[in-house]
Amino acid sequence: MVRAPCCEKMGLKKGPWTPEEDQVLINYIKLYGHGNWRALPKQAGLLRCGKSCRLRWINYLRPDIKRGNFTREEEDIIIKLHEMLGNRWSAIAARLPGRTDNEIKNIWHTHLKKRLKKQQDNLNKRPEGKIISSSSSSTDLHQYRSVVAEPRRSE
DNA sequence: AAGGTGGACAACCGCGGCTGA
DNA sequence: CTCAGCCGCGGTTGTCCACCT
Repeated sequence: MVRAPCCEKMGLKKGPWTPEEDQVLINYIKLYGHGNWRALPKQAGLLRCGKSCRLRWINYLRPDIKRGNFTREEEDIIIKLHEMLGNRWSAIAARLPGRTDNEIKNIWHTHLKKRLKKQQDNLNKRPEGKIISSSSSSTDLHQYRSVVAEPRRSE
């Protein structure tokens, strides 16, 4: 299957979004929603490809996005979810309201990976350290499962 | 004070699944 | 049943900024 490149090199813009572009996208989606990402930029008058618009909206402009630092609790949830789901960032994001897969992925690659490594190093240093599964207590697991149990994909 | 380095985050690329014709 | 197009996802890259030497 041969696929046309996303931004068919038709003079479409790439790179960082300007506040003006953001505003155009927000206004358009407020008015008409985002039925068809591919058609959206044309209709909204944006020189971007649909993919780029979608990404910008999902990761940055959506009104329900919780911006700012991750709490320790959120980080723990991410670590546990990652243990179970692996690199299924969107699945993890679905369980953390207001957080995006991109954001979670970034956080993972920047500090959680290091934090985990540190924890495991500490575990390994302990003599007779029983390495169960690098997971935490059963109550934690229980709590976590209740979180995992309800995916919320409805957009 | 200037240059180097690493962290944080936004954005892009390409693949694969899903769906409708 | 097959094919083409769209969407979503995960991996990766680029850029900016803060901190360190």
